[in-house]
Amino acid sequence: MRRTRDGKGLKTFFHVDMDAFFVSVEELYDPGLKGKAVVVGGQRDQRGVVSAASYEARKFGVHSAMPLRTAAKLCPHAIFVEGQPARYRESSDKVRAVLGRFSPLVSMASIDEAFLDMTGTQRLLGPPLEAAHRLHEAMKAQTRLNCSIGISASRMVAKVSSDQAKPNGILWVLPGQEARFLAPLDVRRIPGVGKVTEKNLHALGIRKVRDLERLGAGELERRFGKWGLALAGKAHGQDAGGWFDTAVGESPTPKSISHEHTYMEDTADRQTLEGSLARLSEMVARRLREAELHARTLQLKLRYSDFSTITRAHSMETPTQLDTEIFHGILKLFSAAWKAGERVRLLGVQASSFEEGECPQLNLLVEDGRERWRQALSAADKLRDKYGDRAVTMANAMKGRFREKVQDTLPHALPGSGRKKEECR
DNA sequence: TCTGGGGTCCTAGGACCC
DNA sequence: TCTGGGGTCCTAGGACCC
Repeated sequence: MRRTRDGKGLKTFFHVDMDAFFVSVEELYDPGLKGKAVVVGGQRDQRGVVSAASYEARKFGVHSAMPLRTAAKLCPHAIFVEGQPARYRESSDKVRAVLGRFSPLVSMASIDEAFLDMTGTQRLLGPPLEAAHRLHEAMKAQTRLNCSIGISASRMVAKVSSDQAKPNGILWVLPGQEARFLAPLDVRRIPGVGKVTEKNLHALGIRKVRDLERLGAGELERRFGKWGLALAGKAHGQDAGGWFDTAVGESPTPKSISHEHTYMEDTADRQTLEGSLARLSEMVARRLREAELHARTLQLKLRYSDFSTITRAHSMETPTQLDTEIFHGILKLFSAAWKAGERVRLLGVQASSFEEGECPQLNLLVEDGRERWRQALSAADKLRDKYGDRAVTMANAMKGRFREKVQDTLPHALPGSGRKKEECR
């Protein structure tokens, strides 16, 4: 660890969190939204939840993750807008660029928040509070967006303090004051404590962070396992476990890639369902190719009308990034799992267990066939970039009833799809 | 209230191997 | 015939985050 001048190895982290990010970006495109109750996520009568709500809408009890229809009841005069991911990504890139001028060690924790390791920037940028003010101003000037900044020697505490600083504020928790800062807060404020854990803690009479002290690390571990132990550390401001373990500045390769779809109305129509699976498989495969990843494990997600949800996974001998192989595997899982006739609310396709490159000992014929498929699909990706996702689609996505014909040209016609274990290992 | 979509991490049981 | 213990992989489910 790099040491500061006091020699204690003390670090300084910023947690920068954009205020009402999606709403603020929408306001850039439509200034008429400013000061109004705005809900981003979809139309008022749609299935779905609130992605972001303006502060005006929050006054009526609207908050993110709330069903859109509930938000509409609480705040009938709110303006509902669809999310526009491309806009948010663009703004997020600008945010990232600003942050990069304040530290070489930046980790985007999500589209609208980041950790900065500010250790050792004092000579250049001044003391933490001064640097934070400069960052705050630069952010406003260059993105026209407000942010809140938490400062601490602990990333976890920096995150909590940026939350306390909202909206549009800066909060510095001095080294050594972490536990005192956290003590009076609700346990729910600690990252990782959600609805369920909060309820469990309440049942034990623990409402504030300071109440965790009473139980002690041993008892917390006994009741909540490994996580309980981490929780005891968090109460004192330690960066224990989870996302706080990786160094700031690293961008790890993803662990999984997935797409899912919830129907406007539940359906038990096999052709519709298989068409969706084909489309989801393509989307996942495309992202795999873009990321130059090959997945060995496929997972199907199936949610029925009553919201009961199952997942079914299968691991393959050879990792893949091909639409056809993914769709084939997913279709098998679906056929085995779906209770035919049961109405389905959601379908999802996930790829995971990524491996570097492909199995090296595939025979040349197989390799050639796969390579040709890969090239063909890359070409399709380019068409989609140009003309949109609808331009190129496996026939299945449109017409499930012609499945048999389509399959003639797909998986089993693909050289090597029936390959044996010995060819590879 | 009637519950999105994209992720990460953890737990737990069973298979399988030594 | 009854039965060890550790390690790893796989699968299913669930909590949590934004």
